[in-house]
Amino acid sequence: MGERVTIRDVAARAGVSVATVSRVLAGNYPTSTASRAKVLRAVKDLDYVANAHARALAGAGRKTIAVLMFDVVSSFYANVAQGVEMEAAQRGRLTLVASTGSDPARELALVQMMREQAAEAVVLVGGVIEDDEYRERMARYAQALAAAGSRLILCGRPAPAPDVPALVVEYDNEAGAYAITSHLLGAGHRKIALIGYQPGHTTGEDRVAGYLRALADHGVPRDEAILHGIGFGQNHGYEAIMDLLKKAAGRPDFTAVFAGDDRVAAATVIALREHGLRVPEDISVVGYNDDPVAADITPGLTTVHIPAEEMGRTAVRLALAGAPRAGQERHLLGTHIVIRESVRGLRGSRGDGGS
Amino acid sequence: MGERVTIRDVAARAGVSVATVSRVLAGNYPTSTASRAKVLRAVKDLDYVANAHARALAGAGRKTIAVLMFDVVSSFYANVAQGVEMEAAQRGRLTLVASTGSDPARELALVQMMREQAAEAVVLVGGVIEDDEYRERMARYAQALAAAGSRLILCGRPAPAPDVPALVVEYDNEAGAYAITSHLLGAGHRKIALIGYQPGHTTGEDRVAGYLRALADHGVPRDEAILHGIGFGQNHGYEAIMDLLKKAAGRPDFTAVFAGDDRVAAATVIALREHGLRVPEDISVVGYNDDPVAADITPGLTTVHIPAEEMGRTAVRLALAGAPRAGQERHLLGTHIVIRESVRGLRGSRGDGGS
DNA sequence: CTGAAAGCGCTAACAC
DNA sequence: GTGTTAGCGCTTTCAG
Repeated sequence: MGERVTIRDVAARAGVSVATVSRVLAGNYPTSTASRAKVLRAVKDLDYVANAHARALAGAGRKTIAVLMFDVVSSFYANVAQGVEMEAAQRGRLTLVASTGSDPARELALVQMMREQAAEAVVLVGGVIEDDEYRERMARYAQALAAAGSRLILCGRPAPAPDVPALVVEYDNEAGAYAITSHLLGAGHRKIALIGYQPGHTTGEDRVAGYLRALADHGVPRDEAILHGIGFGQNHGYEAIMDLLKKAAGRPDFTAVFAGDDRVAAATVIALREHGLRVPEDISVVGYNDDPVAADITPGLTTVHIPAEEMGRTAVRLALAGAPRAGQERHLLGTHIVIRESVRGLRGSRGDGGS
Repeated sequence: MGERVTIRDVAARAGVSVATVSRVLAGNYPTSTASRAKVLRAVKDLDYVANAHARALAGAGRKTIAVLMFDVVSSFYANVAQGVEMEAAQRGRLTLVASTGSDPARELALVQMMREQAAEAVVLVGGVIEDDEYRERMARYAQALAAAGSRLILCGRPAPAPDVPALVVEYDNEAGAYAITSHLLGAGHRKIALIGYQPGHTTGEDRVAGYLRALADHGVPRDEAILHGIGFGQNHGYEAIMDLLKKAAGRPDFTAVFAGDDRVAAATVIALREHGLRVPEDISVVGYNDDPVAADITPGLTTVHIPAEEMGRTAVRLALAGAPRAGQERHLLGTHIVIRESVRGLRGSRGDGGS
């Protein structure tokens, strides 16, 4: 491991002072063409790269952006991460990623590490169970981060309290659920089972709220709502639908199912099929997220597109923008439904995908 | 934006010297219980966290691991990244990710940035077009990185030259292709179309090689091989199969298709279906990667599982292990086939998923 | 066991 | 324009 070449070596080789080297490299200060050339030449000869740590210590250099999330592979998180990375890269920042597994202890440890790194911003992604403990924890993070000169951005999760120095970027979860439920209602469905959401979890709750609101707006009494929430994930969806079918002794008392997310929906389609029920001929199915799986399965899933990558981009854009204010800002991104083939119109009503 | 609290503040508050504070925090040096207590107390009171940059400059502190790859969302890359992150986290390291979009210029810029960061290891992921330019570029990276005390790990891509200080972690691409082709042959298929690989790209070439070898071993003449490579990706698969079908005027001259990856396979299933061909009854289809889509579609795709996450883990494990040697090491991870329902046995031969 | 002091590599006044 | 120099915050000899 040969000795690292430093700015001093470059200066020596170029026959100038370290200050000059620093200046031509920074490019923010007048330097003569002659010395600039000599320095550049030396840099190339020596294959010199500046030490980011030294630079950071001396109070210059770009900082890094950190993203903390449940995991790295789920399509939602992966897309947010991609958005963060792209926007950060475009602005010359490096991106640090870490997964929390939704363990508060690990999350805290990571926030501390980000303080140590003096990250310019830390982006916390994903729904949570919103309680006082959560709000207090976020407030602590935000304060600590702010004191270290960095900013906290909450992405797809609720804001803690109005006076906490955090930015929040969300997408309209409730509206998406409202829209897709309305789509189903518009196609003539009334008995719509909502399955695969996690009670208490913000994301799930918002989707339930949108579903319920749509039902109400279309005159479906609240007690006709069929709710069966048990958590996201493929297995959950499969089990949920099995439960529902069992309860109905094989003769489902619903004509459509609104799955908590697309993976749940995909599992639902499979479970239904195993029971000899066709989608969408017998039962219509919609999902949420516009996960790649939605386009890959047959029938293509009608679902709600959520702007995951855009959230990531927005998060860093906001973080790097203007002066950090004392209070907080909230940005709500839109969703839209993507119509494919998994919904059938009932009794000649409007709708898609049916005959 | 309050002034950052430094080790000096802690020392003052605890009534000891900065050296003592440093020592108790590092915990690698004897200190009296009394001062340890005072220091810890002050740290808590002040909510102090060390400055990672200063620590790095002074030659201590954990370094970071960097992963550079095409993008962050594709399931293969996401899984490798996840493996890297998990293993790094377990060893107290932070992970830096960046996407290259397979642009050599961007890749180079990122390698330079990683040198600046003094990353402990940089992991380059994904197949490439292997030519002299590539080999030379990797050699340069490896040398530069080694000179800065960090290591280059090539993950899922070929090694440059025997004397280059790089580690390589790969999976047995050729063997996987051999195995799945053999599976098809064992089920009685002889006319197997291989579609959706990118000529010149290592990953694609290896799969073709395994396919060809399996054919040869089963007595299928080379000129009966049906190769139609045009690149990975869903659209490519769709187009490829359309081409093939068109060429055969609707009456396919193959009974099975080996798709370059699972997304291509998924598109193939859809394209086939649009032509009134059922999978696996009329045509069997297999993929590669064991992407989530393989389990989500109907029929479930028989495919080759590749140890993406394990590669990521192995990469950092190796990087952090033993002393960096001059030469290079190569690690080949295994693959295995995952049997689902997309292959049908012909004429009573063995096979799965049929009748 | 603890403190003083010398850097780590770079930037940014401050002189010239 | 360019050189000198004082730090940035921490670790680590080197003395006590």
